Amino acid sequence: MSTSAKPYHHGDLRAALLDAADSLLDAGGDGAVSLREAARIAGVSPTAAYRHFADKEALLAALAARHFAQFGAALGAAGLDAQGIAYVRFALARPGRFRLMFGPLLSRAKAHPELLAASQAAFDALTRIAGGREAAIRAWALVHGLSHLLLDGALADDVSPEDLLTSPC
Amino acid sequence: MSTSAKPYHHGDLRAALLDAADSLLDAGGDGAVSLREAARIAGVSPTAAYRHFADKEALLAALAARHFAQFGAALGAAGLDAQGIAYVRFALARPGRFRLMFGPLLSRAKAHPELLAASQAAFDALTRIAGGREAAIRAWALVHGLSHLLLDGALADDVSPEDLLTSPC
DNA sequence: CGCAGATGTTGACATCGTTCACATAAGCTC
DNA sequence: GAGCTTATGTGAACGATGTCAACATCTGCG
Repeated sequence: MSTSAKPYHHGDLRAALLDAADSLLDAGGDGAVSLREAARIAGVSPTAAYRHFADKEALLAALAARHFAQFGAALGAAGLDAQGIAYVRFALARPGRFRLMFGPLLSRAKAHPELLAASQAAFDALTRIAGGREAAIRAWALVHGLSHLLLDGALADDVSPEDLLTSPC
Repeated sequence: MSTSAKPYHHGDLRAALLDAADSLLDAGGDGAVSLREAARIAGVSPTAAYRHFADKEALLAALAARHFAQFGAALGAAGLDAQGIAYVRFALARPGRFRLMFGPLLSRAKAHPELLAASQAAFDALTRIAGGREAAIRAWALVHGLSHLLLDGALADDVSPEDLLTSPC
């Protein structure tokens, strides 16, 4: 058998760490991602992560970048109306990812070229599809704000994203 | 003199800790608030905080509640149009507070009656002023989303909240 | 005056991010 | 293939954090 007991080198630790961090993110939300725990899941010593990421922040940035790529692709496939709903649905289905992607880390994207590129690609796609500049930003802000408010439980439970987004503005 | 060297009891530690946490929040943003550091600033031992707050989360909840009260009052005073702009301005001027108040903590408000009451009071005021239910939510989502996007640097720097919010929708 | 409860302190533990020195594997050059 | 270089992983350690348990001190009420 090829995958025998504990080879000294992991094979693709970088991806394994990202996967581990991802599962932690989806399971425990924001602060639940720990470098050490991710390493533990990947079956590797805590410090091994530093061979692949400069920082914990770098790990998170790489993770966010990966999700931005998926996110952009998924949105691009949808029609304009459906897009807004898909946006909100994503936020509600994957709160951890959403908050990571659009949280404080995003404002530090300059320090992480990977994240910068991925996020700007997604943003460009969003604004391009929605037509005029101001209208695009307003539409985006609307779905983004709705996502956050729903996520944080600020709105009553009976509020339906579909109704809010399909009725005239 | 009355305020001589280091009385054993602080006087109003609870308020002092909140003030300290507040300064940390405004200075260093989200994760910069530490129980120990707040205690240090208040000139008190780390564990003293536990006489006034069950948890670090409880401290943050109390802080958020305090800010919700202020926030609601400030918005209530403004006119409807100015309100949206004031909302965004607040977010940009006090990112730490904004993120604390509307962040993941808010979804755990059920565990902190103080926060629950303060946030719902603010939310009620917001929805009441904006008139119809759906329209209110949409308006709120718009300013809220705009706040987040600006805060996270997702929008170009030349985007002006005023323009976005005063032009027709 | 004296006791009870509130308020602070000390010391400790587990966890975390991070660094440094070292070990091991993979791959290239001759 | 032998030997060196580089990439990758390990171990022990440091400082910081949240939190707990046991102890000290003050304040107010009888």
